[in-house]
Amino acid sequence: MKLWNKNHERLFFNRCRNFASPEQLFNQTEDGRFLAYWPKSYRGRKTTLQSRNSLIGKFSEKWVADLFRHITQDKNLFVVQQAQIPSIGIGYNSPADVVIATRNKKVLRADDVKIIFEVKMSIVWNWIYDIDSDSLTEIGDYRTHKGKPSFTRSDSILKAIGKCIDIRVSSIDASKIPLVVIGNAPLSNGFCKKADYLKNAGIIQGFWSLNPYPLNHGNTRKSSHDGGYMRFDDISELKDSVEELFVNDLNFFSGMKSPEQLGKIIEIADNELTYQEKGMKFIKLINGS
DNA sequence: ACTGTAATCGAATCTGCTAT
DNA sequence: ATAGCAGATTCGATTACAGT
Repeated sequence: MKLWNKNHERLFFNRCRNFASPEQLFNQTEDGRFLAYWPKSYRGRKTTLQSRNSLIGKFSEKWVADLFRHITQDKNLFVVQQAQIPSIGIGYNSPADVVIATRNKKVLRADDVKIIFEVKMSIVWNWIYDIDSDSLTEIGDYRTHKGKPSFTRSDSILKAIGKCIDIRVSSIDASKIPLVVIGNAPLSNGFCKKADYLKNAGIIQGFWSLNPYPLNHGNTRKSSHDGGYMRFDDISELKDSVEELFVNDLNFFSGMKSPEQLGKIIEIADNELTYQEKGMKFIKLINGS
């Protein structure tokens, strides 16, 4: 098994062609070409393609689930997609993308859950689709087109952070569950320090990119200073990191605060209005300021 | 009182643009 | 470069309503 690469994107489009039209999967240029993204140089008429969003969302989520299933196959653990964990505020209308749990159920108790993954992946390369020959050709990495992939988008990251904060402040039961955000692109410069901060504060255990070679030529960052962001180059690296989290999760907050202190902090942070404000308050309090 | 259909709503998916 | 807004589409659940 391989981590995310061009073949997966090819597979995604080929799969979808069984039931979706080219118009649903690609942007159509004025001169009739079907492109995955608008090239930076394109000056013609444009619309914002929406019909592909949930398709790639589902595809990548399933891909991530299968990947972790493969990693955890020899253990007594299950990978569950769209899991509900009512006790920590993850209900049926906003389930967790992918979790690893000790029971193979859609509805889980907090104790059952070993880790929660928030998946944020999209098409990284640009592709041209030829309708006559039904063939795909890659025409550039994300530097050549307008669409920024997952981890390079600030609001995508902010939303992931928001969801994680929401879980953290929802219940004391959530404090032992590691949260990891999964993507397939490098984390933007500005967020590396924040990712480290979030990791050190114990809120989010990592932003993990499962795309070893996101650029056609040139290097991307392997990890942020404290490992809040990491790029994985093969499956065994990923396996190691997951296992490390499993070993460490027992005393996750132990060195920081007692349950009573933590409860107070959560209560105070929850009084803030927005996710971002809740998050900032939480971070401030947990660091004793 | 029940059934079936339609409209509505909330949340989620990702991409494009713009103000700062 | 970052934050924030707006947008199309989908899914499922809820609500509303009409017709037995």
